Parts: sequence; C-alpha cells; structure tokens
Amino acid sequence: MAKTPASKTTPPRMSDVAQLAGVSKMTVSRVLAGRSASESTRARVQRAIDELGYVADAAAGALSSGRSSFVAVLVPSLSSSNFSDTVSGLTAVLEPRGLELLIGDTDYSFDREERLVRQMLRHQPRCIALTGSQHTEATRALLQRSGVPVVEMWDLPAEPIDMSVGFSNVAAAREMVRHLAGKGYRRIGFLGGASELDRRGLDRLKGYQMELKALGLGAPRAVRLGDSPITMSHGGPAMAELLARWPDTQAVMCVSDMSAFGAIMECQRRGMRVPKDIAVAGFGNFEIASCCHPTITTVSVDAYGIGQRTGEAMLGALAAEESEHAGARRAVKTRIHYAVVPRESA
Amino acid sequence: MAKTPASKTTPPRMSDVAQLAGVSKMTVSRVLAGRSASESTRARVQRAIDELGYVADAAAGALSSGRSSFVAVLVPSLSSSNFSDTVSGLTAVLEPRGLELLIGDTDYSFDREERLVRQMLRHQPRCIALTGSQHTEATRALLQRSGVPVVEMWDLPAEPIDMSVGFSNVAAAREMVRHLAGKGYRRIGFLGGASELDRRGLDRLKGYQMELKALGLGAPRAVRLGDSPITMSHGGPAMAELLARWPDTQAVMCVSDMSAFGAIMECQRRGMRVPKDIAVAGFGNFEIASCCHPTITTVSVDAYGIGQRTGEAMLGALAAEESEHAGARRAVKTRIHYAVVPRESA
DNA sequence: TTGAAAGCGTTACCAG
DNA sequence: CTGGTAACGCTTTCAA
Repeated sequence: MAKTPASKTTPPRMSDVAQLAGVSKMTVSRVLAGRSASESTRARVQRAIDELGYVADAAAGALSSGRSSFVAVLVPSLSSSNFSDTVSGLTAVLEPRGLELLIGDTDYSFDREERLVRQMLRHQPRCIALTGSQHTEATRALLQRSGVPVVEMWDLPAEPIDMSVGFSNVAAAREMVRHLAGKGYRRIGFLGGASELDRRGLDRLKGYQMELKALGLGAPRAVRLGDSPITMSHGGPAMAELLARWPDTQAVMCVSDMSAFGAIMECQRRGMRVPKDIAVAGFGNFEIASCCHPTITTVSVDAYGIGQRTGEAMLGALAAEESEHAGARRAVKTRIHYAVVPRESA
Repeated sequence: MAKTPASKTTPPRMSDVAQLAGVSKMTVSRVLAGRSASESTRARVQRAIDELGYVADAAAGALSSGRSSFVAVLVPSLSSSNFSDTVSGLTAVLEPRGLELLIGDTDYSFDREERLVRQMLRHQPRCIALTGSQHTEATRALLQRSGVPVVEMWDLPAEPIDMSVGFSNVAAAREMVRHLAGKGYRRIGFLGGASELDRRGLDRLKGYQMELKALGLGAPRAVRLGDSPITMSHGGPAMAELLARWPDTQAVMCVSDMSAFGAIMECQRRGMRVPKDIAVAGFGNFEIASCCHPTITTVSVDAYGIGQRTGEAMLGALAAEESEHAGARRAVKTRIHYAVVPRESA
C-alpha cells in the first residue's frame, strides 16, 4: 500500500464519517445510497459528511459491489457535431440513472477502437456503445467474452454483436439520388473521403452507385479525397477535381454537409451558381446546411435521437439483467428515421 | 440476437491466470505491469492471459495501489470544435503515459460543473482540467480539499485554483478592435451571446468596450442574443438587430467565427457586400473561417495546443508528486499565443 | 433501523 | 526473480 507523504493529510474515509456521526460505517453507506435510515441518523451523517468534505471512493464501491457506474461510448470523432450530439443524447438518458459516460474517440481507427475497448473493459462498464458495424476480430472477441451489453450505433449491422440503433446509409444515399433524379438531374457526381475506414461514408458511395445503375444514369463520377471525417476544406478540392474530370456534371452529392459546403464555396469562387449551374446536396442536416447560402439540400438524421435510443436500449438491457437471472435477453434493433430535406442547393 | 445464456460464467481472475501459468498472482501482476520477470515466465503468463481472455479489473487495481489512471476534463460544450480540439490535444499527451480521460460536458452551467467535479472526484482522478476561471464556491472547496492538481484552461484566472493554461480574452478582443480601427472602421458593433455564464464571451465583449473607449470610437453597439455556445444560427438574427438599431455600422466584431458566419450569411441575404458594405470579424479561427466566402478575419487561438500544454502541466505536477515528498509545487501559468488573422471579411 | 464480519480483485511489502 | 500475506475502502450478508 502506498503511504501518503507526511505533508498531505489523508482524505476522510467512510469510517471517519461514521465516527464523527457516532454510527457505524454501514449506516453511512446506507445513507449515501439513500436507503432506510431514521431521519435523525440521516441528518447527523449528512452533517458529518459535509463537515469532513467526504467523497466516497468509487473504485472501492465498484470492487465491493461488483458493479461500476460506467457506460462506455466510442465514436470515430468527437469533433463531428453528429457524434457529439449522439453523446449528448446518451448523456441525457443515462445520467439521471446515475450512470457515467466513459467517452472515447477512435479517430476512425479500428485498432484504436480495439485498444480503447480493451482499456474500458478494465473498468467493468455496464454497457458499451460502438459506432458502426465494422470492428476487428479481437474487438468482437473481447466484447463477446466480457458479456457486457453492446449497442452498435449509426448503422444496421448485418452481423450485430448485440443490439443496434441506426439506419441504412446505403438506402439513405439511394434516396438522395432519387431525389436528384426527380429534380431532372441526370449527370450526378459524388464527393467523399478517401479512407477505407469510414464504412458509413463507403455505404453512402455504394448507395449512390447502386441507385445510379438502377436508374440507368450512366457511369459513376466519384471523387474521393481526404481522411474521415471529411471536412469543409476537402469539399473545395474535391469539387475542383470533379469538374476537371467531368465538366458537364449537373448535380453533386456529397458524403456530408461539411464537404457539400466546401464544394459550394468552390463553386462560388468560380462564379458558378448553385443550383443553377450545378446542384449540390449534402448529408446529415448539420446546422450549417440551413444557415448557409444557398441552404443545402440534405438527408436529415436524428443524431441526438440515436444517442437517446441507445441509452434506452442500454437501460432495457440492464433491467433485463436485474430480473431474468438466466439473461436470455432479446437483441434490440432500433431503426432510426432519416429523410431527404429539399432546400435551395438541389 | 440473444446472448448465449450459458455464457454466464464468471470472468477469469488474476488467480485463474496464475494457476494456469503455474505461478503466483504476484508474478502475473508483475508481468502485467511490465516489471522484472524472466522471459520464460513472462511468456507462460502471457499465454495464459490470452487463453483465458483475462482483463484486469481497474477498480481493484486502483483501490489497492491507491492511484487511478484517470484524468478528468470538463469543457463547456463538446460540440464546439475548439473544446473538442483541446480534448484531442490532452489525449495526445496523456494517453502515451497510460492515463485515461474522464470527459465531462458542463453545458455552460456552473452547477453542472460542480456536480461533475464531485462525481469525478469519486474516481480519484490524478489531475483535473476545468475550462475557464469561474466556478462555484463549492467547486473550489471540493477541489482544494481533494488535493488533486487542477488546470484551468482557456483563460488566465486572477485567482487561480492551481495551474492555468490560457490567454486573456479581453486583450485578444482589444487587439481585434485595434485591427478594425486600423483598417479605418470607426463605427464598430459587437455580436455575442446573451448568457452571463460564458465568461470568455463576456470578456471579449469587455475588451471590445474597453478598446472602443480607449480609441474614442463612441458608444458601444452590442447585440447579445442566444445561449452559449452561440452558433451560426444566432449570427443572422443578431446581425439583423444590429443593423436595425445602428444602420450606419461599418464593422462588426463577433464573439466567435460561428456567429460571424451567420452574420455574413445574413448580409448576403440582404444583398450587402462583405466587407465592402460592412466588415465582419470573428474569433477562434475555426475551419469555417478559412473555407467560406469571403474568408473571415479572426483571432486564431491554438485550441489543440491548450490541450497539449495542459497535459504537459499535468505531467509536471505528477512528476513533482513523485519526487518532492513535501509537495510545495510551483503553480504553473502558461500563456497561450493568439493573433489577429487578417482575411477578406475585415 | 442498525451493526459486525467477510470479502471484492488487486498491489505493496518483505521474505526467500 | 518469485511468493505469501496484508491491506485498500467499500458493500453484502446476516444477525440483533
């Protein structure tokens, strides 16, 4: 046991509180947990706690009770507003239940995801939320062995680990192509990221390709540039390349509103009118899509809602753990709504 | 898909690993910590670990050793790219040292900050980073009593709790006013949030007012609208109000690039040219400031660097804890650079 | 409603 | 280099 240096006073323990209040440790523990205790006892204990500035040790509690209050969440990027919105939704649902979020940013790396999962598993989280359906084999094995309820978010996995809350990025992209085709555009391009690690981006590209073929709109015109998350800075160069290769393009569908915005800025720089000279569509319904000029036609996805639904799925799993001792829990698969939002740009 | 009910077996413990490897628990513990062990022993232990899928329990380790591997960080908003960049910078410095981030979003509420500090303190974090210099009395007391090294970020507190890494938002705002005045603008307005809780925003307003007076540029023209973080959606309405009240305004300084962007969009909607008819400046040097059209004149702040410096300050404090038993640590105060970046909009 | 004892799974400490 | 033993601070369990 490490001993505190002579200079530092040891922080108060539950036994100190008990002594000051003139009760046993157990009574303090019960008061803290909000369980049965007479009013007078409760008051005395609370006063002792305040006086000493006592803060219970979560590690000791977790070890003793066999359960932590952690829930782990892994997102590919915290700086993407859609994922931080998802985290907010999760927080809103879980925090009132006394659960704490252990947030991790995988930076679109599956190896990093694996490392983070391993690390977080050490804290015995009650549940784990991952983004996407693609993971390393080791990650899957770790998760499976741990027995911790898992939610995969932002996609509908063909081979889910456990629960999932998401939508088909392929289908959503196809719907956008249909929207553009419905507007009369025939020569439609696509701007996306170059990374093979962003499965949701790849699925949108795939949806674009599939629907192009289904509608007989000719060969794909796809430019892929930059690492995920592809941002507004990538949109401009990507648009430039697209126009260089296929100058007669009539509409461009982008993997996200960020790249769409960058693409539109590039058009403005060239004196091209959007959508008159070329139409541009985004994905995600980020704030910028409704704020910029022209406003951006996009696919709205309820990112915050994904977080909420994920939280609810977790609470359900935890409740099931409580009741059914032979936890034959039903795997929850929640489909999230999306919709094409027609605006000025396409 | 349901989890296999039969897999309700207890996860493996260190003693299980020890038994399988034919060594003692202590040896397993040492191998895990990367301490002295013969090569053959190490190999056997590692094989046992892999075979069993053993994951060490962090709570037990923390309890036993008296130290966790957590570092707590509280930011006002995870969805603001500047703060998520700061978190990235912190991660980059701390993760290689085996420290894990406990991230909290205070949502610009001091009460929430207090609640989160209390909660995180239960996990015995090695260090805590807060955003800003304003906190509840209870928060200060909690922190003080805990003895945990604290870093206040994004500001230079007059009464620091412990260490700090930031810059003067007042001075930065004054510099921007001087820049605008230097460009010949005399009637300069300000757009900011309405919340009294965003101290950094208030400081920028204060700097604006001070420099206006110092330069004899007349009465302030400030519009305050919306809760922090003030986003692009607030910029438009705020600009509209400013123009309604002071139609002859020549330049507008915004509390952030987000609001500046919204303001510029509003100008475009009205057919006003930026900066010809009215100049607009932002703050923060967010990505959008260099991507949009016109590009936005702003104050660049190295948000990622704030995270890095904070992490380094923490490592310094931890090293000092190790060596000096009489923990008379010197309070570190790191000043972060900022600079006006002249672009097209002003 | 309250208390005493027995761990929880790990690491510190000291022997060997 | 390795192993036994004793905590760590709390909650569970059972008794009063």
